[in-house]
Amino acid sequence: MSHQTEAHQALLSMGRMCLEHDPDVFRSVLDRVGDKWSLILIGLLDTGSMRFTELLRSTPGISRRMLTLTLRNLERDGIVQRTIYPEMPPRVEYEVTAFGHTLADPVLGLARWAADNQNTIVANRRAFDEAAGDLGDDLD
Amino acid sequence: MSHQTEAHQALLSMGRMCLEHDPDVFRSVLDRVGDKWSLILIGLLDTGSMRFTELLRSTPGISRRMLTLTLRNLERDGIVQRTIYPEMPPRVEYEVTAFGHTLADPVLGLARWAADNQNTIVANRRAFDEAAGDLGDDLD
DNA sequence: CAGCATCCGCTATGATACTG
DNA sequence: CAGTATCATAGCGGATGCTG
Repeated sequence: MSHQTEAHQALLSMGRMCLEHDPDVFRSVLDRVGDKWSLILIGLLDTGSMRFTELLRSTPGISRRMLTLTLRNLERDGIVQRTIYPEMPPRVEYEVTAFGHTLADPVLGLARWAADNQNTIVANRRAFDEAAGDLGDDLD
Repeated sequence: MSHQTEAHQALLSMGRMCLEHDPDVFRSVLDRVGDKWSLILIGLLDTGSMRFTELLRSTPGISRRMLTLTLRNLERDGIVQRTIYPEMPPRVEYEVTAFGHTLADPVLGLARWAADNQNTIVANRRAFDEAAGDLGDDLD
């Protein structure tokens, strides 16, 4: 138990982290970066500030509603900053805060893992499904 | 703009990763580690193999249904391995695979960030909500 | 013990239309 | 342009009871 890697040692505490810290807060933080759009938006905004419609165009599939909600949640958590320029037509700029930027590294690690391993996962899933099919669908 | 950290540079590509890689696969991978129980179960199982009921007891709030489903998904992705011992009463052991273990580091980073910053997040949220309250509830 | 089947409610997300 | 309001829906997740 004393010669584990540091990463492993730290990971040991992950189960505990999930359980011993305020579980609700912990979950809500994970939910934030785990939801459907936050990760992409953080990645996009980390390259520089962007406007609402710009984000809308840069995020295929997102609706205005979800863009608004996700941005609001990110702002509420202090991860992005929203700046309104009272002009006509109105202009609103979004950017990642310094605090939000500290989230970049961990999020990047996960995103990279996902990108690096998506082929393996697809293969694993196919293998699993075929094995299940062999057992379940004996005929016909 | 030219003296960004490496992490930042790498992060620049995250937006692209999300958009240019197979978006469905990318999302499904993120959904896996982002769902309600996977992270906790991976953390728990990474400390060693465990049985079904053991996991059930160690994961407050989870239902048998969700434990089964989450474990199945994790198994399908090749992240955990399920071993059945045909005894009486039946015994089933779950453990993290080598592949699943590679997920430990990135997941750890995120978990640690969440643990380290949950106080900040709570404070940010409160500040945001109060500010919103000041604006929205002028009177009454 | 280790699951699976069923029912069911809630929340996340989407579509659409309207506003300052 | 940058949202808000409303409605509809799909899937997640919980409760419960049954089975090998």
